[in-house]
Amino acid sequence: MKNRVLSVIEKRLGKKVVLEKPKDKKFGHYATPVAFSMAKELRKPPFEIAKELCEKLKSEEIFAEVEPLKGYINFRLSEDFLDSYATAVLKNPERIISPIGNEKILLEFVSANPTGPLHIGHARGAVIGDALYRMGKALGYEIKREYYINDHGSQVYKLGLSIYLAGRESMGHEVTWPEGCYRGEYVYDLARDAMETLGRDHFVDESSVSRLAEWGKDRMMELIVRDLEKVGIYFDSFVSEKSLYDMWPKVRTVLEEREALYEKDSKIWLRSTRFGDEKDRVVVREDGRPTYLAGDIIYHYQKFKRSFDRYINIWGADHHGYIARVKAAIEFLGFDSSKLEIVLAQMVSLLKGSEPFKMSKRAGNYILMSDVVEEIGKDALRFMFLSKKSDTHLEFDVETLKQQDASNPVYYINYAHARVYSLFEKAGAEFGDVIEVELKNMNEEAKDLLFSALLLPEVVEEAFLKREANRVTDYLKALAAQFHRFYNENRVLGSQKERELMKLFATVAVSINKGLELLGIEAKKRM
RNA sequence: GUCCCGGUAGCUCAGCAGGAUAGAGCAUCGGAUUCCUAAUCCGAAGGUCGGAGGUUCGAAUCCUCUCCGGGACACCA
Repeated sequence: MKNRVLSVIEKRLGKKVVLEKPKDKKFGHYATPVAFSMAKELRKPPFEIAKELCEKLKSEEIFAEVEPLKGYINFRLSEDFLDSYATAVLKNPERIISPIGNEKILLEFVSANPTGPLHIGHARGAVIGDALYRMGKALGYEIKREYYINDHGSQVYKLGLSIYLAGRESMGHEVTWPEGCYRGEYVYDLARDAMETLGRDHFVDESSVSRLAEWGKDRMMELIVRDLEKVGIYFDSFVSEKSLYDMWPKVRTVLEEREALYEKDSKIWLRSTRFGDEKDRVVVREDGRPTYLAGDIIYHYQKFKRSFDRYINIWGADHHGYIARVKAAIEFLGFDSSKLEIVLAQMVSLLKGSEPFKMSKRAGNYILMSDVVEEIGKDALRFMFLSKKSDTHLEFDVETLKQQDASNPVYYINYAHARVYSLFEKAGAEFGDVIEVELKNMNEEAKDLLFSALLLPEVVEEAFLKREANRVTDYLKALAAQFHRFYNENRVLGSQKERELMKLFATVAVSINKGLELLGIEAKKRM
């Protein structure tokens, strides 16, 4: 809708224009401050320019009003124009969002280590990634979701060791836990499970730790996948770090050809400083074992070989120092590192009561995503994370999350949606029945509400391009509020404008429904 | 020390490719229901936009400095 309005204005004025939403609705649907920027070159006061421009634009039939005010030009869209959009929305709810994207995107997210269940911090990245996927897909992008499994390094061995020790301990043996072991309860569960499925003979001596590690890792992945499914998150592909190392000789040759590597202190270093990293990084240790970075280099080589137009990685903010070296590696490999975009998901601080507590996966002192889902439901969980920008710290109180009352915006939005459905039910009608109703002589509030309901596509577009799903949650909250107010002030059933208002409401409901769907949240038809 | 994120109402946060009187939710206080769900709505109160300079017609928004909070600075993944 915005693009349409913009093109009409630009065509008429013959110049590029910034179109914005006025801060206050009373100014109109859209506004442009273009007169300010023209003031200098024309050496005339903005309000005079605005006045002249208005005269040029008034004849456009998509506008009901074009008014100059203090240099701004304010536009009010015509009822016919809005109505035509409402009709289109109701005719084809599935295609509200028109495709604008033509890129192929590889979206990598979650990628949590398979050494423990997902905690609330992982959940944030998971939910953000999934929402991006849903929005991008609706906008016509071809997006693949990928999970990178860190199944190679020492942490997997430590998982095996932890299972072994937990088993020994529960058998009554005295054990000493080395630094860095996993001590969460799930380790004891795994040990018990291992005894049953693999046999107690795996707990005699440490020779079976590797076996336990392999087994435990697979178990954890199964659990992680199940947890994600419960929140409605799926992947198109999983890439195992371990499987990548076959390619290391080849990737290493590529790097060597480009003089990306050098040897020092009997280690192999990546010359990442050439592309802006603070220091060069070790990729192969003294004993010949590649570092984690080597794995990531191969992974990104393999990613870029698959020729996507863009790569989006969602990482925890603690990885931000890692960006420079990975981008450097990509450059060395001969690819364009600007195609790689990193979305950082900042830490989540949880409060319980008023006590802050830190999460640590390794210590086993953390909140499980699955527990939170069980308490507040996936929809509330998703909304919580999506309603804040990903790159800022998020703080919330677990106690608040447990409450299922009006303070939960998901309920508020759903309630608006449900009200529309209950109204249609009462009228014995369906959305399809009001498509052809013509909207005429509606009051200003109705037209404004309709306008708001039609904004979804441009909100989603901006949310996706800026990677800020919170624009959609904010929009839905505002739309719901506007609807509730209107609902309170206007009686629908039995009124002269019953059919018109029903069409308006249906459009609002479709917008809410679609908006929630893009966030992975189910719109309720009944509370 | 270097880098990243943040500092806006009592709390949690929007707004920041400069633009109209700085917004929302929660919490607080006061009101609204013979009528489509009051799980709602209306109203009140609440602000030196961390601080100081600068840029200009105009700064919460851009630049510099500075203070405060969180995080990252592995041959761990």
